[in-house]
Amino acid sequence: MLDIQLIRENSQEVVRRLKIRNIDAAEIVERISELDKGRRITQKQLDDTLAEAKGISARVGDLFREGRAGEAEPLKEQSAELKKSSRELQEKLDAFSSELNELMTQLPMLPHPSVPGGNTEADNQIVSQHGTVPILGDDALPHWELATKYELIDFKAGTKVTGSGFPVYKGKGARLQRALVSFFLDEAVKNGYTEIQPPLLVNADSAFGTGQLPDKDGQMYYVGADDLYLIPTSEVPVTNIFRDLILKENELPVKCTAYSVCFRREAGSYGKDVKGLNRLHQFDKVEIVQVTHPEKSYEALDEMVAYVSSLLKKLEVPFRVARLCGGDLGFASALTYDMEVYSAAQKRWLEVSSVSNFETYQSHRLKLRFRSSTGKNLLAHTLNGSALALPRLLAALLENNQTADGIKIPGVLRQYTGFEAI
RNA sequence: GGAGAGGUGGCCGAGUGGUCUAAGGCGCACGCCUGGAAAGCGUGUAUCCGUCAAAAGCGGAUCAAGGGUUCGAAUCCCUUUCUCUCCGCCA
Repeated sequence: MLDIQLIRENSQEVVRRLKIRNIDAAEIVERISELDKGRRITQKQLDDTLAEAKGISARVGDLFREGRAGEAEPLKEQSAELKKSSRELQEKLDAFSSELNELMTQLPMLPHPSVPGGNTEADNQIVSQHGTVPILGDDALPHWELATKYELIDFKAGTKVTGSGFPVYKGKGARLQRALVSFFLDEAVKNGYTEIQPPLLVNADSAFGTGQLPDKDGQMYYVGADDLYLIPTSEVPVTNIFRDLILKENELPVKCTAYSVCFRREAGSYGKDVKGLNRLHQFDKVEIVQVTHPEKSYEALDEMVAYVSSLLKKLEVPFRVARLCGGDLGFASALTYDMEVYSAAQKRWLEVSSVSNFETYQSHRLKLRFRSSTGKNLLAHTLNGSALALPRLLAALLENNQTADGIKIPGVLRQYTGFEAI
């Protein structure tokens, strides 16, 4: 959620910056300003009315104590009047607040000044590229064929047991998954992140806090019987640990990492995008989350991108970093870097990580604050990134490292897999 | 799932209709005292909204959440929720 103060003071600036997202917010911002004004006027009227009623009650109390109850009658009537008007004012106030709130939740985060304009993935800026793109022979296999050939993944079994997008990993395939998770968690802990095991289902408040609701309602699996959502990423439960907290300034930055299974409905996806491991309904991911001082969040963002890069370098995978354009930027994010690995048999770049700074957008909803050295309670900044999502990375590892004799396992993973090749 | 007991400030805990503007304690901060520290003494110590250029001040809200009764609710009533104890089920 944006800060209402910002709209109050500089609504033009808000409209201008939202244009980078290709959103024309002029009308909605105008309406928000009106509602905000109306709400404040009504609040004042209500407060004054309540104050008067309070005074009368006190006088009634005094009269009763002095045994002059009879004299209280006219005051009681006056109080009834005030009660009536305060009730009306309260309703008016609630109406202002709820519409205001609704409109505020419709506005996405303002893009950071460095965010380029543009509509789609094609407009994202490639910031850097690392490693060498391998040239495979004509007989190179895509990962879904390798997975079948070496009995690493049983897509058909998954379809039978659940449906498409729910693969069954087995043998060395399963072991490789576990190895990657262990490697990522160990690396994160070495880099100062605290390991967390979060719940995999969350309530609506949590889904709202990090911005999944109401914007991405249809993308989450919903468990109606208990009114809970399966998490699309551990960002949701981990960040919500800090909901409604006021941290001490010296507790910042908070750095957490979590492995979790992630569930996404991915409604509307089709074609080559969903082939093999490219897009799944269930997948494994290690996430890193930071809560920082507002002045330190972009430093933290760079650090997180550098950290994720270091993982990909250790795994010897070619990758590139893209700065998302306004049209591709997530609802709650001010600035996002996507990390894409090269999948040599598919000859495609696949997103394996998305590292974002949400500034105060999430913390506003979460009421996540810290007590600053000036004694004021300020909203903290929140950030998160995948470090990393497994399936597409696995696809690249299998494809890029295939040889006539089998598939080589990167050196850093061997202590976790217990084997050097598949 | 069934029965019962509860939810009060950072924490413990008093408070069953009107000076609650929430006692008292612990913790924390600052000051005094001290060679320094502890102890002791003193002062202060929630959040949100509004008003204000801002701060102070002032007004309002908040005793799990929502609704109700009443001139007046932490206190009485209803609903929801969470915690604890016992029973049942169970990895």
